[in-house]
Amino acid sequence: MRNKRNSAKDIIIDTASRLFYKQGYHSTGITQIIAEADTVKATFYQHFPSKDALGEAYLRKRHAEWLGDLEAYLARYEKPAEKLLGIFEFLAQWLVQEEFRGCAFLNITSEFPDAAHPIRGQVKAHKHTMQGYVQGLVAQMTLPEGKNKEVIARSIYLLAEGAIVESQVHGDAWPVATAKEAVKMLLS
Amino acid sequence: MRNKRNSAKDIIIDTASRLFYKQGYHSTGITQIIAEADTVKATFYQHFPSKDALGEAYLRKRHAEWLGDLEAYLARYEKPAEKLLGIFEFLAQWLVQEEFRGCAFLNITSEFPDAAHPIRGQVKAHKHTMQGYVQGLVAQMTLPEGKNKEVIARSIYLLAEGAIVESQVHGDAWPVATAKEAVKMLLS
Amino acid sequence: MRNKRNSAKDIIIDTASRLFYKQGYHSTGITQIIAEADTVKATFYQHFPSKDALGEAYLRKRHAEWLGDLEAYLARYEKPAEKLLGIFEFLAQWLVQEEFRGCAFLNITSEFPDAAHPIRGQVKAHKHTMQGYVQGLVAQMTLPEGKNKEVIARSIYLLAEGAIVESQVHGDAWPVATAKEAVKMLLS
Amino acid sequence: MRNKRNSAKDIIIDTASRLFYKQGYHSTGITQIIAEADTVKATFYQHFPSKDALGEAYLRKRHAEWLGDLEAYLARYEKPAEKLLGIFEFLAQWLVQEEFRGCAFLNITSEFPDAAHPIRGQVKAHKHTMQGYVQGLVAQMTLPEGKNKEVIARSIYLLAEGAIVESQVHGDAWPVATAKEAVKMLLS
DNA sequence: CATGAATGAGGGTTCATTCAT
DNA sequence: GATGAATGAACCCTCATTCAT
Repeated sequence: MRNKRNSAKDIIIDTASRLFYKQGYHSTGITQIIAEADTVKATFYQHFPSKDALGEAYLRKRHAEWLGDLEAYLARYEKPAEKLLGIFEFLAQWLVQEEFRGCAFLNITSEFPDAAHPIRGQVKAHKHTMQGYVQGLVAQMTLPEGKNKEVIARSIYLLAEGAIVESQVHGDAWPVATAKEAVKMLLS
Repeated sequence: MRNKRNSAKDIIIDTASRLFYKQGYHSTGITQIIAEADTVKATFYQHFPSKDALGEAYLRKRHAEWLGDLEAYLARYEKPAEKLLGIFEFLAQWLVQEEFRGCAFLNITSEFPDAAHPIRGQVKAHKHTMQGYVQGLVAQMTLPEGKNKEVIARSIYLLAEGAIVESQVHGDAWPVATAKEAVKMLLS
Repeated sequence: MRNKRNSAKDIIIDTASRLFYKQGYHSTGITQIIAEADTVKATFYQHFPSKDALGEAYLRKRHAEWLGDLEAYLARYEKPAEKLLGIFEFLAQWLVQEEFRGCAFLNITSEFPDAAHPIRGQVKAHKHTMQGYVQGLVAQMTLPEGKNKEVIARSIYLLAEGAIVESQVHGDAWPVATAKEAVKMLLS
Repeated sequence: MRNKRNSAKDIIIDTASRLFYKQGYHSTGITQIIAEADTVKATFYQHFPSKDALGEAYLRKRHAEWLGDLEAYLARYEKPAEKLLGIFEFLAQWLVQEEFRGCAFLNITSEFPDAAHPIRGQVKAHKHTMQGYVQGLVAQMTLPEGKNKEVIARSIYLLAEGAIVESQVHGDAWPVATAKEAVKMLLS
């Protein structure tokens, strides 16, 4: 008997999250999701009006978890500069995990060409949050004269994003290490 | 009768290139490709053993074209520093084009989770070439003392990659402009 | 709190009546009915053992209403001959109504091939009543010598039925006008 | 091995015709059709873009057959008056057949509420042809003075239509016999 | 060599109904 | 007695690929 915390809906989201990230959105069928979630199609559609709605739930969950993990990791640091560099340490320990497959949000972006699709809206929102997070840290810092804080913050964000996708592409950690070095240069 | 340059095979590749980039790989069916290429299924399978083989041909073509376009653009510059910044000018004029949908290679990466897949190999090769191109330019430059050329080159590459994906995500050109500014900082 | 006249059951029947007539029986799902009736599935199944049972309730209601409307319309006439022709006037004003979709009973007959089904029984009963109504009017008349009252009455009934279905098919009122003319001929 | 005359497409149409007429359109699934036609779904969709397209093919076939059967039956008569009454003899021998389920065109009309649907267009066309056929016969006759040929022809058509549906409803042949009598009255 | 027909597996979605609470 | 969750079967349709001609 399932309790509230292990309701069919939650199990479906968890299963879908794993499979969407691992296999991609379009390559993952409802059939597989419900099979691995040990339920049936009609039950699935009782909780989600469509596959895309499940996709949105997946991104919501992923956003919350990822941001939570990042902030939990950075809690060990106090100074904004440390936290900024800590982001890349966080990325470094993430991408060596066996299941690493790049950024869930960038991956799904590739599968939704229509920029007006709700899924794309969620991606935009997630990335906007990340960018704001970096910007918030930079804002607390004292930078050398002549440095434009907004450009610096955005550059760090771009380096992080580039590091994630290139780690995925090359199957190697060097992009994150390189990005961290670049950030140091930009901040000094 | 079709000549070599307009052979059925070429038309198929051209059609597939357009559709794969516009709609994504899995969202584009063989049926649509052969329909828009004005041919039939069996003719298709005579030229390509599988859809994936067509995918590889697509990437080969895209690689040659993109690199050719880039080099053609940068021909206006002579100094390596100018060429480096020119890369971002090239990106800027690219992403305002109506059909811009991000990087074809990164997009298809999202659709092929298995890093050992031949398609992923082509992506890796393409990105390796791009990275080498940047590195070659940096190698020709005289950088301020203490600057590590390899790190600089890789950072520029990462900024370019990050700029492309973020332009796609946000539907805005700021990432390219920002990346260009960051490159200037890194080089000075 | 709902009173008897607006009980959940009545609302369900009303909603179903509207949808069954408008969309057809099989094309109308329980889901839509309970949604538009602003109730839930279990409540529905408390009042009706099955969808077919609701279908029967729909026909019962429709029968009562239609007959009531007809008799109310014909109340303006006294002589049986006037009433007979009045039937076609009644049909004429009915089929120009926006929601006209033919005879509810004939429509549902098409969706229930099994003549032994209870729904088909209700259709039969309804039509039997209509036929009897016509027969009753003819019985009160004095017809020219040699006219067989039963054949006349049945013919008028067939003309009415044919007029309804053909108005539906052609989306035009001419069948009713023509039928009325035919009735005049048959009666003279 | 199938020859042209027994191609998969023809078998599908034949099977669907039988099932659509017997069970109704919406109650007959593609799955059942292809199963009884001994083929698979993809083959079906190679020949028909949709179920509705098959529905149209069904009506085309039915129209040709029905009209052909009627004309073949009436070939035994020469005079238009005989042919007119012969129509009802044709109906009489039709509706006693075991598989009689009413008029295929009127039945499917009930299942397609949208009068603008192509299927409805085919129904309209079929009925228009039938009406024209009757009108053509009446046109060749010499009617008693004062009889309006158009009204007579249309009335006969309405009687035929009414007779078909009422035979279906009541499961009895009397409507056709009655209609024939009414036609005699109208023509004399 | 070219081609239309055929294929099995799976796509996402909805059906009327029942069950546990 | 009222309700949200669950169910198995079926819905129409498309996938990449192959085969007979």
